[in-house]
Amino acid sequence: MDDQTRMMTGLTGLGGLQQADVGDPDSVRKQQSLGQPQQDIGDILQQIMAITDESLDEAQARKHALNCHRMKPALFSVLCEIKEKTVLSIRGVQEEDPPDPQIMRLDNMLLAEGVSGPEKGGGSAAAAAAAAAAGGSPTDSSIEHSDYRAKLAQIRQIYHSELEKYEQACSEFTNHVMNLLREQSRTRPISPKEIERMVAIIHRKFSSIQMQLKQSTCEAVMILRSRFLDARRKRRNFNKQATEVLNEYFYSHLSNPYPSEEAKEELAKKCGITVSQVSNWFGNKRIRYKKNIGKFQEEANLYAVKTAVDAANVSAQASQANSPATPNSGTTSTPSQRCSIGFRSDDWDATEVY
DNA sequence: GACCATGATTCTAG
DNA sequence: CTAGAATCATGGTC
Repeated sequence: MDDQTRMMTGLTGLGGLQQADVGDPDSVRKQQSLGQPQQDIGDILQQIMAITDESLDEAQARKHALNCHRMKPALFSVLCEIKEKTVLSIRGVQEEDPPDPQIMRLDNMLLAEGVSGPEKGGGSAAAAAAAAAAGGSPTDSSIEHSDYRAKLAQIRQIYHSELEKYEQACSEFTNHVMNLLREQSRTRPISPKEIERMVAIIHRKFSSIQMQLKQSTCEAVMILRSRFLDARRKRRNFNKQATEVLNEYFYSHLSNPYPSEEAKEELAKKCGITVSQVSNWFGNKRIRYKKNIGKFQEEANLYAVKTAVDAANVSAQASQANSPATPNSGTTSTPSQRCSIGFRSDDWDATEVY
């Protein structure tokens, strides 16, 4: 038995109302001449209209009486049906819109940047991608991009907590409205379908708020990213102490200024820079030194003296500590010199200058 | 603003 | 992949 038939069955108390007649003005006119059933409907409507003129108690009593009326369910389903056919069908046309391309774009971006999606993985992948784009090695990225990742994680956290808040608010509001409509459906014609539609409308409204959240999150990520990449592009001179450490190593290993990986790591740690920066520095230094030895002579002498003084101090301390002076202790005891194993180049020919 | 110093990047050769 | 070399881009000084 379909809905229509069931509805009609429920209407048997109304007399000869036929399915095809519902909502048809001609049939209404026909019905009016039929007498009794029409009289019943008229009475009910009269009672409904009269409620507004009565006191609250009377109205409640009247409402209760109406609710208990034997024809109430039938009348109700007719009203629901009519409403369904008219208002809701018109409204429903523009409601079924496809997923918003804008929101899809934002979703994709947030996923790619590691803000949404699986925990951590996306974020570090994005950071690594950014590092690769900026020319950094993956090893260095762990140090260099920790700040970037920390900020990204912060954005991620804010995004998720806000999203959760919105979702909670949305479900709370939806539940509230649903309960309200269910409650009201006892007194006015509201079909489950209509409640469904109302829920969809609420979800759409909330998703537009979510879109704003996604948009501002995307903007924040873009700003962070551009700042991060700009910071990498900008050249900052190393501090004096770092340059001194590097120069000290360079001139004390002038015969073979190719620090091993371990030495580079140690120098990097000492100077507060990355290993690749150490490599860059040595690369630049070697080439520039070779190109213009005369210019660097003074600097070389300066560091030679410095190294000698340091070595003397160390050996003095060593002898004070009762340890027998070892040959070469003056030239091999500084930490940087201890790292001189592992030189690669065998064609460095600038030794004669030093 | 010119000029130099210097860190970073890119290309090439081994 | 690494070092050398050239080059770029920016910082600092005058």
